[in-house]
Amino acid sequence: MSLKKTRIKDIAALSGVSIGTVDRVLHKRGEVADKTRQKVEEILKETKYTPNVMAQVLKSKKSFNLVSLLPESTKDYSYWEKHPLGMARAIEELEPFPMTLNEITFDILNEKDFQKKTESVLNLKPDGVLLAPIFKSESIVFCSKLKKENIPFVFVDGYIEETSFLAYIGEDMFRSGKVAGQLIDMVTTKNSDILVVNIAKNLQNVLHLNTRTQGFLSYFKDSGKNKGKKIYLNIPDSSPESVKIAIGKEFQKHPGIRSIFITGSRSYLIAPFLEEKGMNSVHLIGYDLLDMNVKYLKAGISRFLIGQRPEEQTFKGIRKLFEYLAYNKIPEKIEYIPVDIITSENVDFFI
Amino acid sequence: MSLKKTRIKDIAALSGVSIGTVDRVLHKRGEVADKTRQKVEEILKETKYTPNVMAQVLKSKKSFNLVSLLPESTKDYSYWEKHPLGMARAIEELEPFPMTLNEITFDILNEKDFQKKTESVLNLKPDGVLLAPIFKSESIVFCSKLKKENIPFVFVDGYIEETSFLAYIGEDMFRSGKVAGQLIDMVTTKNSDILVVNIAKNLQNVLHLNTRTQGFLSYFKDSGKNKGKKIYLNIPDSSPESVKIAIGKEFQKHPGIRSIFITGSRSYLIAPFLEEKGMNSVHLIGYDLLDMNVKYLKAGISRFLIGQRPEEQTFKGIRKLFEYLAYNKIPEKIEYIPVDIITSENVDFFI
DNA sequence: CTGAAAGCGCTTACAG
DNA sequence: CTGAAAGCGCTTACAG
Repeated sequence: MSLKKTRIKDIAALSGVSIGTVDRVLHKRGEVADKTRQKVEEILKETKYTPNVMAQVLKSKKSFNLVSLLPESTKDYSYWEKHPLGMARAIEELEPFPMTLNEITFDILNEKDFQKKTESVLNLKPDGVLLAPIFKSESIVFCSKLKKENIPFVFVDGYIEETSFLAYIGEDMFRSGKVAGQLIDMVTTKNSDILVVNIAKNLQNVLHLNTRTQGFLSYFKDSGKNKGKKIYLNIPDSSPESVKIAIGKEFQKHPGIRSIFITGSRSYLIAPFLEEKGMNSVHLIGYDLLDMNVKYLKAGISRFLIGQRPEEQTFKGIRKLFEYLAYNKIPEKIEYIPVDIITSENVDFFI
Repeated sequence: MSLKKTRIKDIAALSGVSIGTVDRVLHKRGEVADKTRQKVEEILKETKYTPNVMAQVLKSKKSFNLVSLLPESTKDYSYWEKHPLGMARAIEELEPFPMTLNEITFDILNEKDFQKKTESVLNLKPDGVLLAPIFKSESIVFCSKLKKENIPFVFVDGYIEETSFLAYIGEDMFRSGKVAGQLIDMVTTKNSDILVVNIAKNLQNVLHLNTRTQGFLSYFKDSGKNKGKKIYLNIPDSSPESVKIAIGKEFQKHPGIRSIFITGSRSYLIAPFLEEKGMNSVHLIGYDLLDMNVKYLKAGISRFLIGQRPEEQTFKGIRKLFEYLAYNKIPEKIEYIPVDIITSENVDFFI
């Protein structure tokens, strides 16, 4: 069927040199006469030589040491609990290749802790890093250090344009907001009010919430049929009580509200309000398949969740680092994960 | 970090035998004294020995020869055009392992051709087969031959319970019908009529259309709010004109129709009718991201498409065959692909 | 600047 | 029944 692969030995014979010399040319480790080098390179090109990866790995026993730096998954931030699974799956799938992964986590509310942990990462002298750049300025400092050390790094869950990242795998935030807009537009009647909720201490600092909001609004601007009022609510304190109170106030002020878009993963804080008041006809849509969110989705309290496949993000991140290190393969710089539309009927496929 | 892997050499030293003997025990090729065997097996267990895959592949140079047998993609059946891409991706990803894939296609309308092609497959003496069992009785015959030859096979796009398949990767048809039901229920008003369309010459023979219909109806039986009439239409002739005429007749008989569920991938035959008549408020939902379907989705003529990731089906099928052959890994027998809900706003992520 | 040799962990064919 | 040796394709250290 396929032609037998040419080996270094063949190249050597064709060029009239020894395999050692071929290897020196291949790996550009010098000490080869110009004329010899040219001859070998010519043969290499003609034969389209590619190395036998099996033999390379077997011989070199070089093991890639990767490090991930992601927020710790906590009760309040359980979005992060899926990320390690994707990394584990990537390592397992690449099992024949010697590779280690050190998972370092930081407190998502604590810049100082992040900073400290970046030092731990550097101390491990990794061959590649997977990173969620939650804190922008601290991340920039860290990335420039990585660059100086020539360590490639991949972003998940967000990216910082000004850095020299190898790849980003994650959501198209603007687009996902548009999808949310379209879904609400489809299920509501023509002119009902829409409540847009952000839960964040420091809203202006949370890029993905803002970008999703913009996408959401742009849908109604461009093509929405529902011309109802948009009501904006920012809740700085994420305690269950304060969320309930804040939502309650809005319904008093605007009894015409028929749908709620929450820009983050905390629809589980809003659902109890709707449940208690028996407001079954209000359409709630939010993000991420946290256990509590799924519970309210299945119970019919919230209508849609939008998923962003956290596990797939880290899986692909590790793969890309590996392929870059092992084969020198340059990945697509930005790979958007599909925006998944999830209802009570298809949610089981995604968890 | 991780302990150095034990090698055959280590096992040999610990057991007080030579590496040749260890190998004989490992591969159960006999010619080992019982006592020796027991000793070696004990050490093997203690050390949790696993072979170095790299060295195995390098040495044996054994190449797996896989064959796929899928319908040919034609203008009328372009659903099948994505399947080869998934296989190509799998082969590429497994590139370091020597493997060949022969892609054989058959005429989806011709049992005899299928039968003939099964012979071609067998003649290739494959190590594993990927198969879409479109024709049930012919597939059963073929599968029993594969079984007799000890050739593992994986189904995509449907499976036949009575055969000894290694794995199935594909849709949960009943569940996907339920999802369609839920979507229509969400976007229509309480009591409007729903048209359920099947396009098939021999409807009773087409399992997936029937199963999807059942799932669809079960949604309304269990939890649907829309209590409108369900109107069933089967169109045996799939020419654009006859579809248009058939749909037109139904609307005359039932002017209350506000939504259409087509159980297969030919929503592109129904959309032109709605477009011509300017029936923008009728909700059309169908299957599969064929170019023409996507066109009507983006134009706002159809509301939802349900996707079943054909590329991922074949990708995973090839992977499972490989892992079974290379590592003897027994896969999950039935792996359902997620039911994707696709609108004009998120469709670009899926094509 | 170049070649010959050893060795990565495994499998296979052969000798005893 | 068992062991010693060759070799898969590559890399590395050494001799010249």
